[in-house]
Amino acid sequence: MGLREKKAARTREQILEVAAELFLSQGYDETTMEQIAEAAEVAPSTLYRYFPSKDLLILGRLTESIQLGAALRRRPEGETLPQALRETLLAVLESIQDEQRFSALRHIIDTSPVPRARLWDIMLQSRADLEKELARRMDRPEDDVMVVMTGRTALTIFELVAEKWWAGDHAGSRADALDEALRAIETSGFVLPGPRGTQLRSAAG
Amino acid sequence: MGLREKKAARTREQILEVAAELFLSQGYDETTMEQIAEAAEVAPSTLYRYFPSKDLLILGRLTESIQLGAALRRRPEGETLPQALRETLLAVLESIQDEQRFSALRHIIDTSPVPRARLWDIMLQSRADLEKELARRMDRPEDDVMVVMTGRTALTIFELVAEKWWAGDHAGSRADALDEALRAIETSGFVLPGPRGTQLRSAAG
DNA sequence: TGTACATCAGTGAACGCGCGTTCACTGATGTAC
DNA sequence: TGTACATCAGTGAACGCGCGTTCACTGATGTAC
Repeated sequence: MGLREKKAARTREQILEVAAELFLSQGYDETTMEQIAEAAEVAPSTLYRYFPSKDLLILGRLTESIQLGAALRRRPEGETLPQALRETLLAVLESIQDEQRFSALRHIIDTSPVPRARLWDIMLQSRADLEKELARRMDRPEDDVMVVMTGRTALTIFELVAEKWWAGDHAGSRADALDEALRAIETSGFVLPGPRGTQLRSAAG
Repeated sequence: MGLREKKAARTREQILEVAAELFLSQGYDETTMEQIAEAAEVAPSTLYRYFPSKDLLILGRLTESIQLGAALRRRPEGETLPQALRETLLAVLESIQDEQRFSALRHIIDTSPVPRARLWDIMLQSRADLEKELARRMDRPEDDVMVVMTGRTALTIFELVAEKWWAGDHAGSRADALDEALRAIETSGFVLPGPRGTQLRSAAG
């Protein structure tokens, strides 16, 4: 990496850093691109060279932290699927650094329409990617109901644990939080809608 | 309802109607509030009297069509939960009129950040509302894992069926589409992540 | 090792654009007597 | 049934604002010889 590239990378980081700072202290809508440019000590036009739109400034590093498909791909082939899924969820949960800032940024994203929509896009892509790898491992087509339900349920559990974790006091390890949720699901189960003419049933109960 | 109110209601409908028309023909971002005002034969300021922001113009009637909690509340108390859930999903699926236009509008919403974020808000509220009623019926706290998993899984199935339906040629009844999905889930099941030390398991399989 | 040129990060200033706000006003509808 | 006043949907015009674009330029870094 030459000096030029290094400088560019530093500028990029600098922009992300001050943007996060400003978003956290005064909110998304309340922060203008001009303010960010000023704080990052670059020209407004430079901002757009690195980030074509404002929302990309707040999504910044978050994007990388929810790549479920990639995480599943890293699991050994021999592993059983439930085990691989558990390790995948755990890996993604544990990849999140600097929880304080992370959840603060999450909160800001959740309360600003445009970034929230973008984050949702990323989640959907991540989900599609996860289902692709699931399909391969299950040796079934990607739009197979079993594949899709497995992927979406995994994501639901991920969200559930993540929400609990960020909302709570962050006590205990993430592995504990995850396993607690998994055990609860295993123990109590949950109810599935039944097709016409079925009896009360419950999954994993 | 007096004449004044009637006129206001008519104006409101008129605005929603031409807005949908314009969004469909030229896209969301490409349609300005001024154009809508002109087509609806009202002043731009009148638009804002009825709809405080542009996104509400496209969400319009869609909002009412995904009230899962309300739909579940309408089910008789005696009904088993799987049955009640099936009827709830079906009722919501069937409440959607004018499929052509509905899915066209959905598509535009899905490709425009701000309306998409708003729709997602509405979905989340609907989900919370569903879980509230589920908690009551299951006689458990609202944040109980069983309640939450039941609600979210129901929503997942709803999305799954809705997607298939709108993507497909709309052949067969919606009840058939729903039951086909429910049967497929019942038959094949799906895989749940397992807590440390569990064997391969599968729900509803 | 030096020179001449190419590349590219960053500048700065101007601008278009559409959303959403504001406000004093008009005239039709509604109501009290 | 008529009059006098209140209410409120709708007007129109002006405006602030910030996002994102554009473009000719500068100067540091990189490269070819």
